[in-house]
Amino acid sequence: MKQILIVEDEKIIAELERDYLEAHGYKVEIAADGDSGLKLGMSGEYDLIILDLMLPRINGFDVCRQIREKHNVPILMVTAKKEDIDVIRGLGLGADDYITKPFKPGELVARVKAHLARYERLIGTKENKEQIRIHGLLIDYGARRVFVHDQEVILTTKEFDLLYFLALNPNRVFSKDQLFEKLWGMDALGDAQTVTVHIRKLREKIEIDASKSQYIETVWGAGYRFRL
Amino acid sequence: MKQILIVEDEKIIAELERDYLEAHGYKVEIAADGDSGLKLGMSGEYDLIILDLMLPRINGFDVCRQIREKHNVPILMVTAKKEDIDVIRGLGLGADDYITKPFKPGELVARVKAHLARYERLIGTKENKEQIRIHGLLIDYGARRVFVHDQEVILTTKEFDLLYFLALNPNRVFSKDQLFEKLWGMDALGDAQTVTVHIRKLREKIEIDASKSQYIETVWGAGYRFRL
DNA sequence: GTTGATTTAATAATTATTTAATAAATGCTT
DNA sequence: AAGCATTTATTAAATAATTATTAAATCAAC
Repeated sequence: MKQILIVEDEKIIAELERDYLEAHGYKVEIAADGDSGLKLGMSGEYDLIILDLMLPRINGFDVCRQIREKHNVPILMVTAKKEDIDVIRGLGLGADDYITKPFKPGELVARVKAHLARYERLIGTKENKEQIRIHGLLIDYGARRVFVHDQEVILTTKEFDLLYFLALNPNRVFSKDQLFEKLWGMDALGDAQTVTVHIRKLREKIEIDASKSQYIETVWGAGYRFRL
Repeated sequence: MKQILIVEDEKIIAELERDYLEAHGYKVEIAADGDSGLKLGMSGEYDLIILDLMLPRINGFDVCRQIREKHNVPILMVTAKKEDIDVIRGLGLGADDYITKPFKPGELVARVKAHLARYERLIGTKENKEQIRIHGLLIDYGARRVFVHDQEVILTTKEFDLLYFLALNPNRVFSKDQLFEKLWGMDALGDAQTVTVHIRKLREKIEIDASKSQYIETVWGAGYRFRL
């Protein structure tokens, strides 16, 4: 679940925003002044920050600039005056979007959603997809079931995790060590060789012809890649 | 220099935009309909795309969606009606920003600048560019794939590393020893002659005519250089 | 305890990399 | 401009590294 930080001194507005965002499935926290907003924002715990320009103690400009120096988190600036927008933009603070009060709550939610989507697209911290369909393959994450051309294949836990992770990041190469760390946990003790064996079994089950894999490609010297 | 594509059927507007952007140091090309806009946009040669919603042949929605499926390039949507913006946002096409006609040219430039800056912040850190495109060459780092004029060529690990490193630092000459140290590690034991052989194989694969290299130049007595 | 999943280990198969030897090209000296 | 020294290109063979496969051992769930 995505975490959002609202930095806003007007309690009524902050809570209104929070309610709307929570209704759309986000986890929200509120900071009531620039000081605490900066402190929380710098923690790096949030996926997006909504930042009011006019704040007690430290103003929105400086909060934005300082957070931006350290983190790439999307920042949405909220201003009372439309004219401010050009000024802010001109300052090049690194805010990602600007929205003027009063705004329709739906608009805020739409922008939040759009920015989170873009950020995911660019950075690749993907949220779990419920279903993935590629070519003849259907991976149902909730049910943990996999179908190849409408024919169910039974996978073990590790096989499923492996397939799901690769399919979630298609076309990207992951080394055996990366896969091992991703799926077994970084402190797991063991050999990346086990990845090889699981890939082998997985292919046996989902590939028509194991010798020329259509889904999972071997990238020699680099790792494996799910072909899109 | 950043390349911008304007997809806009109204010639007057397109040229106005172009003039302003060129005055700010951008290289601009114009596509006058959805068809050619899509084709150019899909080439991946541009750093940003300005896309009008109403277009002949293929509308802006579909152009945006299709480009977005393949590329992460920032897309700015231009609409005539302010009311459209919420509709577009709701569709989740993956556009990065929205601007309504008529707009002050300064505003367009400011947004273009802001989006390019954000994009660089997130992606274009020279240390690990996700994709490099030069002339007909596309190097996809994450997928570890290389295309020459949309034709994939299969490279080995060392060949890929070599090409990627050189392309990341175009126009700069590296001696064989420097390359060996960079790619093999400073404590690697071995001969820089192996670099020569890898360059040879790399050229064989990516150069049209191996005798007159278009990508990797030999600088006699100094080393190799990726020609920009 | 039995079953099935996972890991380890050993070996085979495949592919990449390096070495080495020779040819070709370039620059320098006279 | 010819000849020599140096650097780079080319090629093939030898070596090294990586991945695939298989079977047996270990582990975990029921």
